[in-house]
Amino acid sequence: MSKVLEIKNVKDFNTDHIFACGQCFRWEKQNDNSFAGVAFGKAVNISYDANTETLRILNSTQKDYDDIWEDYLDLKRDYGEIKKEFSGRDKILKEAIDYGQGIRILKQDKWETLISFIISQNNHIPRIKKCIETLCENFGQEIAGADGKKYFTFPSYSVLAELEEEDLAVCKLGYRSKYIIETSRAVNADGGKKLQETEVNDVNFAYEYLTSLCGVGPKVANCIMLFSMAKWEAFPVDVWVRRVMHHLYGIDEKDMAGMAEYARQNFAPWAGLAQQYLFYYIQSKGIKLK
DNA sequence: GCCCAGGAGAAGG
DNA sequence: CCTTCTCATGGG
Repeated sequence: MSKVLEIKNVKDFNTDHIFACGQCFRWEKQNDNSFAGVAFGKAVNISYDANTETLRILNSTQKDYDDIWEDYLDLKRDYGEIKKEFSGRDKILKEAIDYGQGIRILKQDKWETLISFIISQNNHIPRIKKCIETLCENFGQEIAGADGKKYFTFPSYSVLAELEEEDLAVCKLGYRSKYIIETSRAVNADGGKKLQETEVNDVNFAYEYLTSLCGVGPKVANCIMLFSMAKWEAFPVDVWVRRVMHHLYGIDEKDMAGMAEYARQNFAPWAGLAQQYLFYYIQSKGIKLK
């Protein structure tokens, strides 16, 4: 009953790199090596065969591919050209690219990305995933996946805006519960209009709006712009990127502005992608540079 | 027990 | 403007 869509001639693609590089939190690797997850209200399994350069999406339709997955997986972009340019410019980046060659920057739902990265602050990735899953199970809608398992959509801002802080206690969000309630109410107040507009406006407009929301600072705002709006000028600086920029690029550990400036000058116009190669490289190797 | 995590807000200087 | 403190939680 579940359809399998096959997309041929897909290059620079690796599901482990894409779904485990810290940009998304709702994809889980299955026994058959596919990744199961939910995005834009659809539960699918995604797998990739490098030998035949074939992408397979289980439980999807051609219409969903056209409407959702092609943009979500950023399949229209030629990463090969960018990687070639980067590798010629920068030896450190070249090594990071060799390690995470199949990374692609997803174009995720703005609202889900906003809340997910509020949850991410001062938190570990496995626990972030658990918090988000619990949030979806409690306040999202149940949908069917390809494997008969239960999946849940990400809860809408109109639903979360109606909650009180104690309703979120089940999610173990700590002090972040307050941020989520306040931000949900702020977004719900104008029906998500401004959040929607951030995508078509420049980085300054998006940054100003996002950081006006409770629980959104410079780092989270940059993650939202990069992972849900394809604003690749964004260069999120977290503790891992700080370590990279300090120990591998020699920038003062506290000089966040200097790190952003270095990225602008040396990684443009794809600073966000460079950041993701570096993050995945340093983080998944477990290198503690400090 | 201690330290840390894809940080941000508040308080104090 | 800057720096430091505090904020829950669970895994290592």
